[in-house]
Amino acid sequence: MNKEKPKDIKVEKIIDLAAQLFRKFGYKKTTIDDIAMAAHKGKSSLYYYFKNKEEIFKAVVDKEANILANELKAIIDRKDISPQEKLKQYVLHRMQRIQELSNYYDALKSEYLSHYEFIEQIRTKHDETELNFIIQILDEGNKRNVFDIKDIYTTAYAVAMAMKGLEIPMFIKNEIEPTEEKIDYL
Amino acid sequence: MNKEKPKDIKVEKIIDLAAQLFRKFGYKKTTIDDIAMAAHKGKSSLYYYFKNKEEIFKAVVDKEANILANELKAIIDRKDISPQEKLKQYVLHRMQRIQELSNYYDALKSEYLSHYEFIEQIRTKHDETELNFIIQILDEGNKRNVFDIKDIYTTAYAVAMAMKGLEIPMFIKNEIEPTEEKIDYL
DNA sequence: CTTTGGAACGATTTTGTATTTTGTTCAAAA
DNA sequence: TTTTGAACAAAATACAAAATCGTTCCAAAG
Repeated sequence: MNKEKPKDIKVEKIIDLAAQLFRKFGYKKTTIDDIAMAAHKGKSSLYYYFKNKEEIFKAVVDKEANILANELKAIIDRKDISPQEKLKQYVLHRMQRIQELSNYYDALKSEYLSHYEFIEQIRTKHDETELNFIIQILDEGNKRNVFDIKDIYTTAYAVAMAMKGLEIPMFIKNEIEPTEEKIDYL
Repeated sequence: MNKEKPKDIKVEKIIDLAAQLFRKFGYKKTTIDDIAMAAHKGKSSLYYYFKNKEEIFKAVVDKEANILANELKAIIDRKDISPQEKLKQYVLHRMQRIQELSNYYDALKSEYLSHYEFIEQIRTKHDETELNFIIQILDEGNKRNVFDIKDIYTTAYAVAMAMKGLEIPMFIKNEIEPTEEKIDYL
């Protein structure tokens, strides 16, 4: 199990290369040829590894989603900070990182990609994961008696909503301070 | 002061006609000719009342914005309900009505119109007005000792953010119930 | 048996160009 | 003061030709 197959390594390489290109040019402007050339292959060779272009993009987004999920899970698992601080760190980290992982971010937001069905799946899964993360934090806070929240699910929903609302002004200004204050009040 | 000038009446008529057309076809697909014909005029006649097409649209959006602002102000001024109920009614009414006033709504949301500078002005003014309304409600709640909010401004900001976050799922599903629950918790 | 890439195909996109529509101005009429 | 038709530049549209792109197929290289 600890020996990666050479094929998997190549696949990872292609995904990373593709990620760079998608980041620079977006989904549509990035051609199979571009990715193939970056990988020093003929474009038809890519079809040995991936079913089609969509699958490549899906792999890229999946990878970024996992990176973010792992980072956020690391915050949740920390034993050295209070649930308040944890919630704050969670939101802060999510807000910063999600814009750096731009392929994932585009998949969630882009008007243009919204026709594709797999984008909707990603969005749904993202919302679900996020909700669960927040619920976990709130739950821990309740058990430690630092929070007193009657309906955890609804509150988590509210926090998730507030984060979505935050994304818009975040794009324009670079103010993260209001975020910090806001979290302190919840 | 109570006698409207005939010119103003005509202008109002044109605005209402234009509003209908913009609602049906959108800003781009609605031509000056369309509006002029609806008003039984030659298209060059419109330039006697308005500087250009943008000004007509601006007038339409301004009117809808005022309608909404007045309705929301009416809620705020009610003496028969608690601040909690007021906040709830405010959010509910805003969410429902803003989609019916589709020209205003489009002006705030549309990707396509976002190049125009006057759209940005409308957006800014809208956010400001909204923030002030919420602050008013929270302030009243504080004075009546039904709320205990330390930093009213930040909390109002959070509520406004949450509303923006709500707009997205509102488009897809027709669930307003989570909203109601959410407000109860704040 | 795994991996590669050249050739070919249909579909979509792009490009260049001719044509029409649209926003706006203006002088004159009502 | 209000309305309009004529005129015009800029923008949108239409359409055919050419290029690009995603994908398949298959032979061949390793």
